[in-house]
Amino acid sequence: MNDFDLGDFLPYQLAVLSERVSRDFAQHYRSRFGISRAEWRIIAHLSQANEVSVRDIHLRAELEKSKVSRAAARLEAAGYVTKTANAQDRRLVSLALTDKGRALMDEMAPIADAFQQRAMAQLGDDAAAFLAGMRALLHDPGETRDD
Amino acid sequence: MNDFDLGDFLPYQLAVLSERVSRDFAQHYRSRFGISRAEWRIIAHLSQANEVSVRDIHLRAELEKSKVSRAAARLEAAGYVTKTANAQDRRLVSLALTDKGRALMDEMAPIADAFQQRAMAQLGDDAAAFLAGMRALLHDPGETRDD
DNA sequence: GATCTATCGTTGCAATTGCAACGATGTCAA
DNA sequence: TTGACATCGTTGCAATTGCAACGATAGATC
Repeated sequence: MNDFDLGDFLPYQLAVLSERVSRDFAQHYRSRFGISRAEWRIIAHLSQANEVSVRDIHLRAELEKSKVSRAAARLEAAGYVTKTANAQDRRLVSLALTDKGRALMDEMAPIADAFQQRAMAQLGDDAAAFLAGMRALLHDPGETRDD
Repeated sequence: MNDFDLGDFLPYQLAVLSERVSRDFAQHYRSRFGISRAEWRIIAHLSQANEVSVRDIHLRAELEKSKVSRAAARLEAAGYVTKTANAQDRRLVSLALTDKGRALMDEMAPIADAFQQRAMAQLGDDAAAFLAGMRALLHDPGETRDD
């Protein structure tokens, strides 16, 4: 016998919570806008910065680079994103939102904000500490290998 | 333009954190014990309760029921788990750890505990509030559909 | 400049996945 | 009892995924 307690085990609880939250949120855009989770994540990412490479998203969004590559290809085909060779380093592909992509993001932003509001309400007094904890876990070195 | 901020957006940050944490932790059991994430989750789940159905795990661990079914079949083939028809309701399959399964869990528990310890240390003062927040998000009704 | 090594994004391919059936079982009302 | 309907776990199948190449480019060393 051992004293392991699943109820407090971070990787497990985090995975359950994350999956549930992402699934719930995906209901708001999946069928309505016809984009997948990875595609949403890329669009959201691009809305925050001007020029982003596949690698940037791969590392920051914790998405397989092949997944990013294929999702970006789909988004380009749908007219939401442009892919251009980076002038400084021609190995890099610069991803950027088109006008259509920005319009999509503008339409999704209020939905995301509303969702966020509800989550914050659920957190109540713990909200600030929860976000602080998440940042601590995200930005601390930990033992994450970076490729 | 909109005011959406990805840096605080819960579904996104939670997904990134969860993926990173689960991947890091998986390094400790994946190659060593030859089990997948889903398989680990099922074993951990079974270690906490005597008799569990596929459906129980599907709902509580937020895993597709087909994923649970297949992972359970692999675990049975590997000798870690038994599958028996529930006597009260013969539609249900009761999953339970074998001695070999319990031995495996006893071997993994200290590893999990050590990982948990390190995560708690990273959280520092925010630890209690973070766990409380996680519970709030997990157990509140939210808008989760249950199938 | 030539060579060696590292990095980037894409792609082939096998493995995994999600979803929609399906058969088996249970429930409930007529 | 029967019939209609719901639930459980499995499985077929198409789609997605992860991983390991690969070509192209960059950087470093000589």
